[in-house]
Amino acid sequence: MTNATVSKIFGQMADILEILGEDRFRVNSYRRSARILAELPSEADQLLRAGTLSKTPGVGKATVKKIEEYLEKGRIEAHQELLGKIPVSLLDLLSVQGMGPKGVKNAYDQLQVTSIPELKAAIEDGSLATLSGFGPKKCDGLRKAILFLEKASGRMRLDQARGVADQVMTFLKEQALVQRIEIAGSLRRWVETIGDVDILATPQDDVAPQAIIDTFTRADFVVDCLAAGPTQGSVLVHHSGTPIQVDLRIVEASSFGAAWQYFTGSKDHTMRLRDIALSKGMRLNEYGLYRTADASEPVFVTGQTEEAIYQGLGLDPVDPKLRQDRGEVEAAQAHTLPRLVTLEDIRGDLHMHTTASDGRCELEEMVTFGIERGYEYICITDHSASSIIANGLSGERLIQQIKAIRRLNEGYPEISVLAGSEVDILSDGRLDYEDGLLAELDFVVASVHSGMNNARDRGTARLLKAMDNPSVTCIGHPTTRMLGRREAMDLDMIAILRHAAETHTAMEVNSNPMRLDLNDLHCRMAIDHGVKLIINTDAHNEGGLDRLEYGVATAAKGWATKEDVLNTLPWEKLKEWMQMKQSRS
DNA sequence: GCCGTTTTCGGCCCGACTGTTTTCAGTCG
Repeated sequence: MTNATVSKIFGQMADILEILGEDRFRVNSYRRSARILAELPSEADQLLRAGTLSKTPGVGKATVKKIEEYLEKGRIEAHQELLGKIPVSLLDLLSVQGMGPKGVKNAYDQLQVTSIPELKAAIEDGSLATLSGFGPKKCDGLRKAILFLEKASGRMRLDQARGVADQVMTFLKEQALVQRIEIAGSLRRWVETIGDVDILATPQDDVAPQAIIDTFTRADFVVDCLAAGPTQGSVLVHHSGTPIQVDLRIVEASSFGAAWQYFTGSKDHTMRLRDIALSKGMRLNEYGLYRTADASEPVFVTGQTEEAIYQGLGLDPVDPKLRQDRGEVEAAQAHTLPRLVTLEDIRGDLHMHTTASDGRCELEEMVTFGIERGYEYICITDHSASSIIANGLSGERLIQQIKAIRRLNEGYPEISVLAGSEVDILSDGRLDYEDGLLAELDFVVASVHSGMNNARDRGTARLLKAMDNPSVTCIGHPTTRMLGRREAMDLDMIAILRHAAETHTAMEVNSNPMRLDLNDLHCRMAIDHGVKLIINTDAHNEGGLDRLEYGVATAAKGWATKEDVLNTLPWEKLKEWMQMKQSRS
């Protein structure tokens, strides 16, 4: 938890320094430190002791010293000093679109505006309009931006963002104005929650970019147009009652790769590329890679494809899922990028429910769906007895289900149907079935469904104990988080992953877009600890089976290769892996 | 504040759009 706290402090310092008009590069440096801290694979004090923190790119002496200060005293003097200079509520104002550091400072100095409600009041009573830089259109825009903030429910899930993108792209394709149209931004990087949707297109021959922007900003689904220039437009679209920002950018085909790279980001990743370009006497922008050395005018080098941009910089092409400035630029330079796991690598789905518990489909239907998806095996994992709400199976019902699955297999030679269970991890870490019954199963995923507010040590102890059971192959949705609805359990993830490695237990990557649990950072930590992943859908109906790509993308964002994921193995090999744990006990 | 195959000082990504400051600063991505 320390990392998150220190990260927040650095973020605050960046915001305050920016409002105070400090050097913007210093501000950027604090902001980068904040991000790096939030994404660290271990607690900062551990990395500090190991000496790896100071070796992290972007973390210099001054930052390390401040972190040491925090660990020692629980506070950072420079942070306290900054907090004394402006009210902390002022930082909220930066979340209003159109309010930047200069505007915030101006409104505070002139009108003592220190919060969003006060800003709203200053707009309504006309006092804001008396300030230079706050004309009528600006004030109107701010009024709308505050309304947007009040209505918006924050970031949306990946699957929701995709729905919005599909709607817009389908519309634009129907207009026959674009030659090529692609998703960019965080949606293309499979970030677990999306702020706005970015779309990139090239025009058809003889179609002016402006015509496409005009069509886009006047479409039926647009509730408000935020900006509309000759080559790019921003609009608000309503999606299940909440406004979503969609940005469209039009470029020529010769610049498509450069634009796609730029528009995909992340911002930090792209800045690293532009850095490298400068160091090589080149310049990178959304139109292409240019040579600037030995010439008065920049000379176009390349721009049509992303691969050519990366190669022009001496880098291997980087999968969009890795573009987060978490070491992928260095790996691309050293030609050591991983070959990421793909959807095609997955041979079976090991977590799904039927009508026996809380699923919507019968056992045989799920088998048919598995065959249709080309799986070599599926595992039926209905809930266990304690999950009363989910109609969990009593021991007796589970025995009957095992028999039914054994019989069923005779009729489906093309697929192995495995008898499994998603067994509850009880409050003391015991499991919800007798060991003898668990041993009868082909596969067991053990999950927490109650007591999710357990204190850190207790919750962690529950998972550690569950892993000790030789029948448990995998911990299901380990943190139990639900994006936008429920926080992750407070767990000592390092201790859990160490124990997983010791006990030969795998970690699930739950593909439900509301869960994505483990998340990408935890996946990477698991791999670093030598822990195998299993990517499952946890499907409760046919559609649920098709969400596997979200789990695969999450694991890939954690740098997972095929070798890191157990359900890329044929069933016989997977069985051997499971037997290694059972024989050790 | 960070960083170094021209540098331990002097750089630091780069362009679009908006509004209103008649030539550009602020904001955004």
